[in-house]
Formats: sequence, structure tokens, C-alpha cells
Amino acid sequence: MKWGRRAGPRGYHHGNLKEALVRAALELIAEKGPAGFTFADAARWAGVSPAAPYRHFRDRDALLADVARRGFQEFASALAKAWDEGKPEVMAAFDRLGKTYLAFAKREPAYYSAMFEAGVPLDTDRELREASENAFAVLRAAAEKLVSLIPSPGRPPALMVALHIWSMTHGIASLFGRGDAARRALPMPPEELLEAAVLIYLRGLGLNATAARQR
Amino acid sequence: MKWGRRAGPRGYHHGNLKEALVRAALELIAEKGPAGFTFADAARWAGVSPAAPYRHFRDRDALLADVARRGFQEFASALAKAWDEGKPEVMAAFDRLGKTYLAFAKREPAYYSAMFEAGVPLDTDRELREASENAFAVLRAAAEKLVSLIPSPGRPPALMVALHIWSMTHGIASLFGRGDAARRALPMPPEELLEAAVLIYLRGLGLNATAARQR
DNA sequence: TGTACATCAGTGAACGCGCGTTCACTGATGTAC
DNA sequence: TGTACATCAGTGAACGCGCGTTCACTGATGTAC
Repeated sequence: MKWGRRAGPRGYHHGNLKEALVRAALELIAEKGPAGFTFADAARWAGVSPAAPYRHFRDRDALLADVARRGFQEFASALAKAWDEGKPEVMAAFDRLGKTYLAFAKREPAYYSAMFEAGVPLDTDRELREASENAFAVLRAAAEKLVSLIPSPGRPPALMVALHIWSMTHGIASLFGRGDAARRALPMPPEELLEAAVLIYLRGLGLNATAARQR
Repeated sequence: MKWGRRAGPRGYHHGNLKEALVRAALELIAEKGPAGFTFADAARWAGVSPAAPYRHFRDRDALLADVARRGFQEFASALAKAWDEGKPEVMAAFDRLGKTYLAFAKREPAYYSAMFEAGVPLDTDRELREASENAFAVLRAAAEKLVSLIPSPGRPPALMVALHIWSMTHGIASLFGRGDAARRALPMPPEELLEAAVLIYLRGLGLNATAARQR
């Protein structure tokens, strides 16, 4: 019988405490929200004395910032993969992008909280800021490619379109699409609500969206 | 020289402690977020012993729920006043509605937090639930009137339109439009971002939005 | 109008609790020779 | 290959602190007669 790392009696050294603390934070945030998790809690969850986390993180905020950073990195790479530079077809790729955004918010509510609701300041940590910028850059690139389909006079700024899509998606995610606690009742799944909104919005931009129906 | 209620030495009785506690909560939430305010803090802010609040609220959560309830009530009446049943012109009224939403989020970040981010459960308190439903009912009524302008075949469900507008507005408000701490840089004011988004969305619905330009 | 009494609203002292943080320590691991 | 030593990572005890909550109390207010 083989033991997982958490099953057997561990020695004096934990071996991978830093990772364990991050996982603990995610677990606890998912359970009680970003405010309801404490440094001591995380240590307890990892099976370690309350002083041990100080070897790896300056304080609670540093741990939270690290969680947010990892979240943005995973988020950015999930979005980039979904968008895939608009291949094979821009509209279909755009649809994938939106679905992936919502799926991330639902699958990783703890990451999402840490990233957007915990009040982690983005400007203190360079890596954190870069990770968040990378995530937005994907949305921005997608918007860029979308507006390029629109004839030049009357073409809206790509940045604005990216911000619109982001706001719409974030709004749906935070009002309805959270996996941790369904906050409000909804007559349709959030994915459909988003898809419909984006179709209407794109039609308003003058983009023929029928190609997106192929999923 | 006349004294305001908080200036002079108060007697043994505070006189209006319940209101003072609510104001304290708003002040503290605006300062440190909905999680970073404590019952004891509120008592201190109101200049009263830590046991006094128990005469008026069962516990911290009850105070928070009361703040959320008041927030929804003010929100609902501000929205209703802005919408004014679509008078004199539907599109202009709709524009006012969106601006009023954002203005509320900016002017009353503490209320907005308590209402949408503090995790106050809506289903425990009847008055709270009703207040929140009243606020949404305004959006819903506005959407109803809007879609009635669209020719019947291909007319979208009003509820969906209401949810789209709400999500969009909430997304912009929570990402960019908060008065307490401008979370992210933006190339244009949030009001303009929202107005543009709504215009595009309405155009996508087949509504001629030029009438809205009259503000 | 005055007096007795009930009720209300806030006091202040006390408690147990868990958190954040520090400290000297010690077991485990890696490295130089 | 073995030994000495430096470094690393976690221990556990301790501290001060503020919070939530309770309790018997007391000053102020309202009301009945």
C-alpha cells in the first residue's frame, strides 16, 4: 500500500510546506471567503505549528498575494489556450474564451475571490501585476482581432470592446456564476446568459455572429 | 452656539444609538471593507460601551444585514426615481437609470459592498429580500418597456435583457466604478464605458438608440 | 401637579478565545574535505 | 566513504491584543394615579 504525501507520518520537515499553505489558503477561502481565513488556520490545515508559515511568507497578506498571483497565471494560460489566437475561426474562438472565463470562475472560486475581491493590491508585487496584465492581454488581443473584422469607419477602439466584454463577463460571474454559493436564482445557466449577451453586443458592433453558433 | 447631536456631552442615554451604529458601520465598511469591521469597532465609533449595541442588534451579522436592507431600499428608490416609468422618453430614461446605478455605487461604496459583496444572505430576512427584489423590479420594468419597442417576432425576453444590463452595470461598477479605491486604471470614465456598452447592446437588439443622445 | 414605580437603554468589569508574532531551540539535510 | 560542520525548516512555549459575549448594575424616561 502506497501512501500519498499527506497520509503517512511526515518527518520533522514537511517537504513542501509552501505549496501546502497555498492549497490550504485556497481551501479555506473557498469555504469561508477571502476574509475568513487566517494564517494560523492555514498552518493548522497543513498540519504544522503556527510559526512555521513565517519561513515561507512574510505574513498573511503575502500568502494571499501569492495565491492571487498563481490564480492570475492559471487564468491567463487558460484564457490563452481557449483563445488560441483566434484559430480556426475568430467567432468560435471568442465564444470559447467567454466560456472558459466563466468556467474558471466556477471551478476556482477561491482563486477568483483572491484575484478580484480580496482587495489584494496589484501594484506592490511585480510578478502579480504582470500576471494580471497577461490575463487581460488575452482579452485585449481577442478584441483586437474582432474589431479588425469591422469596416474601418465606425470601427470601435479594441480596448473599449475588451473592457466591455470583461465587465459583462465579470458581472455575470460575480452575480450568478460562482461555484461556492449560488448567490441568486436565474432562469437560465450563466453560460447561456453570457453567450446571448455577447451575441447581441457583437451584432450591435455590426458583426455577423452566426458563425459562432457552430460553438 | 448650538451643538450638533454628536458634539455636546451626551447624557446616560445616547438617544439614537441604532442609527449611530448603522452610520458607524457604513463609515467603517467604507474604510476597511465589509470584513474589516467589528461590533466593538462600531460601538467605539458611536462613543458607547461594547455591550450597548446588543440592545439594538442580535449580533454583528444582524447589523450588517440591516445596513444591506437600508442600502437596497435607498438603491431601489433612487433607481425608481431615475427611471420615472420611462418618462418623458424611454431611451433617455434608460440612460438616466444606468448613470444612477453607477452613481450610487460610487457615492455609497459601503452600501454597495454590504449589498453585493459582504455575503449577507438574502433569504433570512423578509424585508431585506423584498428590498432587493424591489431594486431589481425597476430594472425589470425598464427592460420590459424597452423590449416592447421591438417588433414581436424576434423580441427577446425582458428578464434576460434586465439581467444583461444588470450584469454589465455591476461588472463595470465593481471593476472600475468604486469610489473607495479605484481598482484599475481606465482610459475613460466608467459612466462613458457603460453608456457606450449599452448603446451597442441596444443596437444589437435592433433598437435605434439615437434618441438617447439627447441625454 | 406631584409622587411611586416600571421599563428602557447604556455601563463597566469580566471571561474565554483565537490570532499574530517572537524566540531560543532542535531535528534534518546538504556540503567540504 | 566517512566525518564535521553549516544551513535550513519546523517546534513549542510564550506574549499581548482585541473581539464577542455575559452579567448584575444604574441612570434616565415614561406612565398611572
